[in-house]
Amino acid sequence: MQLPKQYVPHDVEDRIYQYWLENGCFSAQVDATKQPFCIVIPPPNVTGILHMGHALNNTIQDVLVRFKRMQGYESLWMPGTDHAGIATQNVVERNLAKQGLRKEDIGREKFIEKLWEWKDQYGSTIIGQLKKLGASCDWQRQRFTMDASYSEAVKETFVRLYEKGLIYRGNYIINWCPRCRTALSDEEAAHRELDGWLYYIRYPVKKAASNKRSPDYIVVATTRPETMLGDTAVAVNPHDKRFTWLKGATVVLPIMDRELKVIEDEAIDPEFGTGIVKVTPAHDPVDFQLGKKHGLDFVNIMKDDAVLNEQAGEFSGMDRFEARAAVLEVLREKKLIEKEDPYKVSAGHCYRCHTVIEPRVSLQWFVKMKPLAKKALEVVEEDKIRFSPDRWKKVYLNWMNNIQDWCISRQIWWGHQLPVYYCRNCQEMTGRNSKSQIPNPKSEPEHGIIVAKEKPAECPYCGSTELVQDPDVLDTWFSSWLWPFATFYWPKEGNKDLEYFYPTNVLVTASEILFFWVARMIMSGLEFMGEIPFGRVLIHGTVRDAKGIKMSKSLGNVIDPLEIIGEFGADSLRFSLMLLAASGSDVYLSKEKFLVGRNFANKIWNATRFLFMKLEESGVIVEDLRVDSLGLEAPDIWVLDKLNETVVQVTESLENFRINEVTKNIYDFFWNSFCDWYIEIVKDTFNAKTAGILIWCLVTVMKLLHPVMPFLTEEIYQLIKTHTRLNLNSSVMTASWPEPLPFTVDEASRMMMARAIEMIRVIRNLKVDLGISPAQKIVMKVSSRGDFRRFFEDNLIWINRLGGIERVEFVDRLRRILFKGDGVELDFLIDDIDRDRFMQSLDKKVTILDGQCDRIVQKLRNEKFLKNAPEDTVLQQKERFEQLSGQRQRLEELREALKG
RNA sequence: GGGCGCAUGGCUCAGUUGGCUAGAGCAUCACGUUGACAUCGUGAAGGUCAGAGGUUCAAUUCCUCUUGCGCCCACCA
Repeated sequence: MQLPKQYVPHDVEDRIYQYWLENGCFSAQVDATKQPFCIVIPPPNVTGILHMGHALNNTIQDVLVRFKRMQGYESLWMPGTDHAGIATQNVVERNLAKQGLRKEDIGREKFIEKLWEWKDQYGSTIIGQLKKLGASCDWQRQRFTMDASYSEAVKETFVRLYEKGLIYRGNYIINWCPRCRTALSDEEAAHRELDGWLYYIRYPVKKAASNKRSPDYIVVATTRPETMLGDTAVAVNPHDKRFTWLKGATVVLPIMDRELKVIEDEAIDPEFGTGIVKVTPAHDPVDFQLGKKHGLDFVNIMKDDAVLNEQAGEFSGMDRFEARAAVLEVLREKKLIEKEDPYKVSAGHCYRCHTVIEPRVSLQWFVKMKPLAKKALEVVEEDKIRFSPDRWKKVYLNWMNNIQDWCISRQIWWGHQLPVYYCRNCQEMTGRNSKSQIPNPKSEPEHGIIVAKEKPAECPYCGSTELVQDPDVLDTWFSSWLWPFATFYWPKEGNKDLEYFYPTNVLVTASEILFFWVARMIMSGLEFMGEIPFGRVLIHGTVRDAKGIKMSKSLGNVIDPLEIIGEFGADSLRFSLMLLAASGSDVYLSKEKFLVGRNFANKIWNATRFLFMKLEESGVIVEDLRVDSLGLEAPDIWVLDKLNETVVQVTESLENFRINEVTKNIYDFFWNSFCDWYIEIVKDTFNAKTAGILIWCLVTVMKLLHPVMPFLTEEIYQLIKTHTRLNLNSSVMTASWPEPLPFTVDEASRMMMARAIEMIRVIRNLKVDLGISPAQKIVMKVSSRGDFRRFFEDNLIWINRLGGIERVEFVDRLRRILFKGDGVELDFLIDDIDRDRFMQSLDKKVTILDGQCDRIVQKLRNEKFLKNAPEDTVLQQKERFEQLSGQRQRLEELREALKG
C-alpha cells in the first residue's frame, strides 16, 4: 500500500469520525469500577455558527476528555445547545420581516411554532460543526435547554425559589431594550463609553422659601435632556451651602410647567456639574432610589419602543433621540440652555442587538441573590472550586460580594414561560406599564398570584377558575444555570447518572460568561444539589485577530474555523490553537499561524511513511517491545530516555491544564529528538531492534498526541496495526495512556551521546567556517583516547553519516588541529582551508567565552557571593568556570597553532 | 473612580520557588534534492528582557514608581 506523499486530512477525518461513532467510542456509562470524569459543554446557542472562540473552547475540552478517557476514567463530555431566547427570537423575527410580517401578525402560538421549525432545521448546525472539529461528545445524551425534561427542571427551581421567598415580583427600574422590547438583567447591559454632551439647563425658580432675594433660575446638568419631561424633583446635597436658599423653594420644570420638589440627599456630589441634579425617578437608577426615598412621583414618559408617550406632551410620538433634539431646540429657543460641553457618556447597550438601553421602571420578576451568593462565596474562598488562572478568583469574589438581584422576566415569546398564574378575579390584570408607576415591591405572596409547575384548577384564594399564565418567559440564563444537573434529568428520582457524574470535574469557558453563567451555576448547584457543580474552572483567553482586535462577524475580521479545517484539517487547527493558547492568555490569530499544525501533521505523516517503507524493505516484523532483552545501544537509550521524559512532561502538563506545553513538548521530541537525530542515526543500521524502538516511539507519540490531534493519530495508529504485529488496542482513543518505560539510563552513556551530538554540530560548523560545502564529504583525522575513543569507533557509522564524513582516520597525534574537545581532537584531510575565515570564527568564539568567564570570575572573587550563596550554586559556578576556561584554553591553543 | 492583566530578538510566545551561555517557532540570510518530508535539511544573523529606583552576594524573575497597551467592575447626573 502506497501512502500519499503529503498528509491529506479530508481523506481521513470523516471516515475516522464515523468509525468512532459506529463503535460507540464517545459514550459513557455508569461504571462503578471506574472513576468518572465529566465535562459539560458550554451549550452553544442554537443560532450559533462555529467560530474560533468555539474552536478554542471545545478543543480544550476535547483534549481533557480524551486524555482522561485514555487514563482509564469513565469520561463523559455532555453536549447540548441553548435555546438563546432573545437571539433566536431575533433571527426568526428577521425571517418573518422578509415576508413583511411581524410576530404579532401571526400570534404567539404560530410564532413559537415557527421558532421550533427553525430550531429543527438549523439548530443542529453547530453540532455538525463540532463533529468536524473532532469533538468526542456523547451525542446520544445531547440536550436542549427547552427539552420537556429540561423545562421540568426550570419550573421546579422557579417554584422552589419562590416558595423560599427568593423570587419576587415588583416595580423596579430595570434595563430595557427598546428594540427587543424586553427587560434585561444588569449583566446583559454592556456599558460602553460614547461621545456625547453635557447640557446645562435653566429651571426657573417660582418662589423661594426665604425672603432673601434668590436667583430667577437654577441650572442642572444632564446628558439625556429628553428625560426632563419625566422630572419630578431637583436635588442638592444638604451640606452644600450654596443652595440652602433653595430649601422649600418651588422650581418649575420648563416646557412641562410642572412644579418640582426640592430634595436634599447625601448622594448628590456638589462637585459635579452645578451641584444641582434633576431627578427623573422613572428613568434613571439613581433617581429611582431618590424617588423611593423621598416619596416622589414616578412619571414614565416612554412606551416600550422608547417612543415618548402621552406623558411627554408635545413630544409624544417621537423617538427618544428625536425627542432629545426637539427638546433641546425648544430649550434653545427659550434661552434656557446655559452651555453645552462635550462629554463622554457611558451608556448600557443591549448585549444582543447593541441598542442603547433605556433605564425604566417596570413590573418584573426578580431573584434575591444575596442568600444564594453566600455559599457560592465560601466554596471559592475555601478553594473547593478553583479557577485557572487563579486571578479570576478575585474577580469572581468581587462580583459575588456586590451581587444585585437578578431580573429574570423577559417580554419575549421564545423561552420558558413563567410558571406563574394570575387569578382574574383577585388580580387586576393591568398592563405592565399601567398608570400606576409608583413602585410597590411586595415580597409577600400576593393574593391571586399562583406559582406552580402546572396550571391550577382554581384560585386557592377565591376559587375562581379564570386563571391566566404570565405571558413572560424567563431569562435564558435562568435555564442555563441548571446545566450541570438538569442535563442529567434532575429532579428525576433515583438518578444514577446524576449521582455518578455530578459534581462534574472541569468547566472550560471564556471569561466573558463568568458572571452570566459560571457564577450562577455555582449558586444553583449549591442551592438545588447541595453540592458544587464542578471543582475546577478553566478560563481561556479571547480569540483576536493579528492586530489584537476581538474577532467578530460585524467587524469582518473573523477567520472561519471550518475554512481552516477545509484547508489544513481539523488536527492542524487544533494543534495550532493549543500551541498558541498559553493558559488563560488571549490568542492572536492569522491564517499563517495554522501552518505550524499543518506542517507538523505532515512531518508525522512522512516519518511514518518512511518507517513503513523501511519495514517493507527490510522485511522486519515488529512485535511487542521488550526493552530488557533488546541489547540497547547508546542512541537507543538516548531516544527512549527522551521519550520517557516527554511522557512525564506531557502527562504533568495535561494534569495542570497547560496544554500549550503539551504541544510544545511533543513537537520538540518528535521533530528534533526523534526525526532529526534518532531516525537519522539508525537509517543505515535499520534492524529488528531499531525498528522496534522506532515503532514504539511512534506508537507512544500517537497516544500522547491523540488528545490534540485525534484524527491523524488514529489513522496512523490503525496503519501501525497493519504494518506490525504489535498487540494494540482497537482504537488509539481507548488505548491506555503511556507510562515511562522501566529502565535506568547510566549517566556515562548519556554523556557520550551528548558529546557525540555536540561533535557532529562542531563538524558541521567547521565546514561552514572553512568554506567547505556541506555536501562535500570529508576525510577526518581524529585523535581520541579512552571511553570516547571506544564510543566513537562503536558509533562510527552514524557519526560519519550525520557529520558528512567520508571516513575517519584515527591517529595518535595531530599535526594540525581544527577542534579540540573533551577527549577528542579533529582535523580534516584538506589542504586549502580558508584560514582567515576560520580565524575569524575562532576569534568570535573566544570573545564570547571571555565574556562568560569574566562574569564567573567576578562572582567567584566576590567574598560575599562565596559567603552567602548556597554551596550548590558556588560549586556549580566553579565547575562551569573549569569547563569554560578549558574550552577557552583549547581555542587559544588552536589559534596559536594556526598562527605559527 | 476601583480592580486586574500584559510589556522578552522583525512577528508570536516559553522562561514555575532569584544563580547553567535568556530559549523555541515563524519571518530573514547562506548553503543543500546525502534513498520520509522543500509542508524538508544544515547553519548564520538578530535581545541594554518597556523605563527609573529599591531589596540581594546575585534580578528577565521579588518590591515601588513611571510609561504604553488591553480587559473587567461601578448609581461620573
